[in-house]
Amino acid sequence: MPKVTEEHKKKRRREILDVAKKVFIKQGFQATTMSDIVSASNMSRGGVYSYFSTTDEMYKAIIAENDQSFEAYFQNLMQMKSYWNALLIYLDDLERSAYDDVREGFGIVAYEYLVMTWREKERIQFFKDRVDQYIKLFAGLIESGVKREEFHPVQSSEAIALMIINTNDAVYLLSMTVGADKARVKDQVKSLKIYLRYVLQVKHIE
Amino acid sequence: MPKVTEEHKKKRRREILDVAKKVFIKQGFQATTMSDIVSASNMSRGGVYSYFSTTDEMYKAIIAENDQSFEAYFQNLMQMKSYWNALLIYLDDLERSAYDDVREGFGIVAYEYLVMTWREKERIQFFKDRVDQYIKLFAGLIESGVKREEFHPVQSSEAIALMIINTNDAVYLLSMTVGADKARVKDQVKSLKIYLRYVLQVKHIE
DNA sequence: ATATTAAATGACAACAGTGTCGTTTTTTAT
DNA sequence: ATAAAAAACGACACTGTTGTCATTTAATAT
Repeated sequence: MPKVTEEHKKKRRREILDVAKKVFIKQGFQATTMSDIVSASNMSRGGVYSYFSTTDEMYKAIIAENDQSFEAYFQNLMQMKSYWNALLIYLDDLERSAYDDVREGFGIVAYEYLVMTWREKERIQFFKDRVDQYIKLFAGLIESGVKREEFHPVQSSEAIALMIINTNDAVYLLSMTVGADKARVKDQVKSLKIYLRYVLQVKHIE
Repeated sequence: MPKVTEEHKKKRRREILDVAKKVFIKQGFQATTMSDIVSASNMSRGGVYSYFSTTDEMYKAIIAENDQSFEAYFQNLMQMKSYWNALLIYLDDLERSAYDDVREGFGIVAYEYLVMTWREKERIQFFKDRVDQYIKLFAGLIESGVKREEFHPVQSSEAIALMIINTNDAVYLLSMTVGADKARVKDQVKSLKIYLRYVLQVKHIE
């Protein structure tokens, strides 16, 4: 084909990213070759290469989309009347997804990428930015709660935010590798709740 | 050379493992080829192959040694009069090593391996066993504390143990990728202390 | 000293994955 | 219809890695 609409190109790009995401999740980032994605797509080698010339580019595109949709989900949480309730719902969702669909999610791919590539200096900024972005979200929620006098934290919002993120990560990682039961997801979420209720000094609970 | 003592073979094996460990830490597990290790060693390709035929075997050997030395360290902790103090020392060590030598440690390689290989069914048992092993250590410490009426936990020892392990992991992982400061190691350790003091209901503190 | 044994060597064939590029195909404009 | 443009194709040369094996070398036994 030839001189084609922008729309068509966007669609092609989408198709490739969808295929790539599936393949990444199924067999891991590093184990995925360009050839794998070419085979899984219904395009030719050259065709795929004209959109993305490395799996790394694909990863970056997918993770950006993922982060964006997490932000949307998070904005939704922020609409709630009670920020504590928002946190509880977040924790519920975490628990549920650890049981239900961790293994179908892109999360593990993100870990794999992180753990595999942190040695390359030029990527460190990328990771730092992502950490900041996520800290900002949760710290923002906490500070909003403080303004409304729902929370009276005994630690900095950032420290608490990071604890949430870290526990989230740990729960996901372990669930994926040894299963949600063995990872004691329920217990871990409960532990985080215990910690949060204490450090946030939550008023008007539940 | 030829028909050589067991001792000599052990030494050779050691040499190879030492080299492999260095290379793994420097460039990551997956990025390390047999050829890399051959070059880094002062043996020939065939020589190395006669001891280990994959990097996977090397990894398994190294991680076993690592786990063993962690157990030794832990047994040491268990000798202390106060189990709470033992935990505090453990947390101190965690904090210190996150600042000082995370990047020289084998920990990140272990993550990489975990995250890269969990899809292979036959490895899941390996991971499960390791998790159990570590839970057992910490849960054991907690239970000893209970027997001595130092602790009066409000959660199961295993759940608490896992929270320690998870935080440990998260702190290491983040420290390595974005640095100990950005990972707010001090804060995270403090958070864990807060959590522990509450769930363990520690008596005779410090 | 010499023979025996096996440890160690390194060249090599086989394989997997990459990136390119001349060719084909299809769309749009005329 | 036809021409022009570029999207898509896929064969291919290239590179890096692996595992092997005939050969060399050195330790031990006699």
